[in-house]
Amino acid sequence: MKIGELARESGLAPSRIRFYEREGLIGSIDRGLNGYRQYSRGTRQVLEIIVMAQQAGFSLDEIRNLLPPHGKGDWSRDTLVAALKAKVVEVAALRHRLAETQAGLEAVIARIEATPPGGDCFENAEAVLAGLREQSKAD
Amino acid sequence: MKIGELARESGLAPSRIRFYEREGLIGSIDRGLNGYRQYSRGTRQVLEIIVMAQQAGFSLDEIRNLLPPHGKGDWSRDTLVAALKAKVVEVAALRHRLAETQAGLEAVIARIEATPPGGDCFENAEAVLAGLREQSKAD
DNA sequence: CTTGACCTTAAAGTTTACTTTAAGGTTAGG
DNA sequence: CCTAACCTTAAAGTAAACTTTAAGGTCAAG
Repeated sequence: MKIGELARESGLAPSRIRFYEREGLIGSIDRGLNGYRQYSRGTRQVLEIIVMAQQAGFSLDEIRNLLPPHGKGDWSRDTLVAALKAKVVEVAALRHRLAETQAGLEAVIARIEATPPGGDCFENAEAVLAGLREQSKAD
Repeated sequence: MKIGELARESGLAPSRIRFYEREGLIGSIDRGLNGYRQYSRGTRQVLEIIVMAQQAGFSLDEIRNLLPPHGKGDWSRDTLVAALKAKVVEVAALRHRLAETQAGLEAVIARIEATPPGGDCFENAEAVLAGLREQSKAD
C-alpha cells in the first residue's frame, strides 16, 4: 500500500503521514526499489488511534510517549513477547487515563442536567467546576 | 481586583487573561480612572472553566461558543451539555478501539507463549506473527 | 521625589501541528 | 514518447494559543 492509498483510507493528507514519521509517531517503514513507502494494514489503525487521541486532547508529544517505541532489530521470540507486553501496558495506561476523562465528563453532564433549568450562572459554573476538578484529581 | 491579583488567583499569566479578552472569551470589563482593568470574582470562575474545557480537548473557538454571551447571566445549557456529550462519544470511541487493540495483543501473546520453543509449531502462528510483525514495524 | 512594582498598548516572537512549495524522480495509459 | 498522476526531499509557510518585548503611564513606600 503506497502513501496515497493509505491517505485515502485514513482520511489524512500524505504530508501529515510523512510528518508523523518524521516526528517518530509511526516508524520508518519499508521502501520499494523506487524509494516509495510501502505500508501495511496496521499503520492505518495506528493513525486512527493517533487521530482519536488528539481529539480527546492529547498532544503529539503525549501520544508518542503512550504509543510503544518502534525500536527495530531482530524480532526473536523473547524480544517479540517483551515488546508486546510493554505495548499492552502502555495501551492499558492510555485506556485508564481515557476512562478517567470520560468519567469526569459524565459527572459534569449529570450535574448540569440535575440543576433546575432556571438556575443562575454561578450555580451552573460551580457544578461544571466541581465535576472537572474531580477529573483533574483523578488524572 | 486588578489583573495581577486575578492572575495569581487563577494561575494564569496576565498576558493570557488580556489575550482571552482580545479573543472575546471574557468580556471587556470596567476600568478604573487610571485605565486599569477591575475584575469581579466571577471572572476567576470563567477562567477556570476555560482552562478545564481546554484540558478536555476544546479549542478556544469551541469554548467561546459554549460560554454565555457577555453581560448575560445564562449559560446555553443545552449547547454545553450537547458538546460535552459529543466529547464523551469521542472518548468512548477511542477507548473501544484501544480495548480491541489490547485484547488482540493479549491473544497473540498467549498464543506465542503457548508455543513450545522447538520451532515447528511456529508455522501455525505464522500468519498471526506476520501480521503482527507488520503492525509492530508500522508502529 | 525617586525607586520599584504595578499597569497600559501594539507588535513581534514562540511552539505545536501541520500544509504548501519547489524541484525533481517514477509509473501507467494512449 | 508524452503526459498525467503518482512518489521523493528539504524548506518555507500557516493557524492557534500564547508569551515576550518595547515603550511608556500609575502608585505606594522610603
